[in-house]
Amino acid sequence: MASDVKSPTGPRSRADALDEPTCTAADAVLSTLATQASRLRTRRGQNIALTLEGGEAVFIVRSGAFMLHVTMPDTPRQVVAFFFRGDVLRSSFAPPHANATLTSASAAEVWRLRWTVLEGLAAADPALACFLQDAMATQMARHAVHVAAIGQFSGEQRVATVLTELAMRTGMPTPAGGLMLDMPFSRKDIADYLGLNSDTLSRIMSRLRSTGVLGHSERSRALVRDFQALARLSPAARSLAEIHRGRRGGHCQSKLD
Amino acid sequence: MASDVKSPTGPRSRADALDEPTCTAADAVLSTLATQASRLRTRRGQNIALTLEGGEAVFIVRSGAFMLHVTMPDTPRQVVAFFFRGDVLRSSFAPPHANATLTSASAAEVWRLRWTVLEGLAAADPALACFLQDAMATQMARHAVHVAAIGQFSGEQRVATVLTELAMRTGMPTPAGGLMLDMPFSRKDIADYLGLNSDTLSRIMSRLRSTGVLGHSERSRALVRDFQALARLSPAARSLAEIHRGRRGGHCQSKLD
DNA sequence: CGCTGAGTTGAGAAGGTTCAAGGTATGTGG
DNA sequence: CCACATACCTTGAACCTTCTCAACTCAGCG
Repeated sequence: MASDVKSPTGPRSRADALDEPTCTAADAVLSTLATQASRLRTRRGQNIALTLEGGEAVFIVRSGAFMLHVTMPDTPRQVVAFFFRGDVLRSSFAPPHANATLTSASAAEVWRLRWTVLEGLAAADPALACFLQDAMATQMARHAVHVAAIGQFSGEQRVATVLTELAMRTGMPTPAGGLMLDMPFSRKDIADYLGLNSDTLSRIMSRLRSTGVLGHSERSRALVRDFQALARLSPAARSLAEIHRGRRGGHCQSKLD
Repeated sequence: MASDVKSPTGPRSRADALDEPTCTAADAVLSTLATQASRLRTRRGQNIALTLEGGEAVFIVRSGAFMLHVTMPDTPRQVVAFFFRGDVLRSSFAPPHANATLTSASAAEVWRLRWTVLEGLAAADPALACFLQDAMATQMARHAVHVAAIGQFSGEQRVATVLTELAMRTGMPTPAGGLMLDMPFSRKDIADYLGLNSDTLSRIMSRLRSTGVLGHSERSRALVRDFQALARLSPAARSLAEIHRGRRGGHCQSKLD
């Protein structure tokens, strides 16, 4: 597989990065919102109301991690998505009658605006409109990966996938050549994201630890000893790498190319 | 549950329909695209290239049914979403390196534009921008329901959910008080959408037939004898009803309210 | 020091999957 | 019009993964 991964252009390659730079840098675009948005600072575990005085709101994540989860009647909850810096969420993304909740998984900051306000600003500022559309597109692509993982991957593949994703978001290299990840999400959160039982998740992670892919670490942190082995376990590793390219600096990127 | 369903406003009710009518009728908005888009007519089973001369494209479904499916290395394919009239899809919604394919499930019509063109038109026409944003929002909500179904529902609940969804899209009432659905998707398609094996799907549908929820019918068609019983089997029935409200006329709506 | 909540682990049960065989509709060519 | 081929669907039996439930560990904390 190593040689396969070397080729940056896969079969059926879709739009190249060439299409995307129409958008100017996200931070420049967003700076214009600073005066319009309320900046919410959250602590771990805090729930955020999805609507604003009963109306539609938008949330733009500035730092930290959030998750959107839903609970359909008579079923356990499902974590629909994780959100990190740059992600955008509208109230109406949450299905009605589904007991949807937006929860902060770590100390975090999110900007909130009335949707109608942001809509108006986007109408006047093409760069902002583009930023929003591209945020949607990226999230749709991540969503597709998530669905494929829940629908078709084995337990181990799912766990490897979510760890790969977190490694790309928050992984920092360690002297020993591994990666240290922040784990803002609890075992239960991750299990609910993956459609697994948390006992099963725990078993799988123990197995990964015993095969040397993961290492021991303090709570709310995880040590990936062998990122390439982890990526090899996840059928979605290359997709995720491509999706995350251009977002953060990415210490993992180089290891897949 | 019948009495529960009577109340139109659930707990934690999110933005009311009041927010949405900012958008003018979809058909009026889209009519302005008629000269810009290529109208593709497809037959059942036809694959549509996701990119347009290597660049990013948008597809707006006008009639018929489509599905987007992805296949990650070493895993079976996953149908990520079904698309019907009014749905919008960008090339970049498909994750890279995932062997993504857009397939027509029936004779259908879809409009295709270069994304940059539609982006320009939307910048000039707020109603179009609003239509696009709301299409995204609806699809995100449906996506959340789909993830919850795959992640947390039992096989029977998943099947009931997809049948409920199809009933809301394409169901026509029969003299006997049931609903006749077009089934543009094969058993395998539906199984891949639900993250089930097609053998299992077949077994579940047989069971539903033997319990009188479904009836016998010709191929590529399904007969729902008792829609309310079906909806009772799906934890997502109320969510779906709410999401679809205001889209088609919906013969099913009245039965849930 | 005992409480609490999160994580781990084992044994048995449940639900899906796999594989293989048979059935049923649709289309094709004689 | 029939015989045949094909694709799709159905069903049964054995198997396997994951879930369930319960016991246990461990860290943080009053």
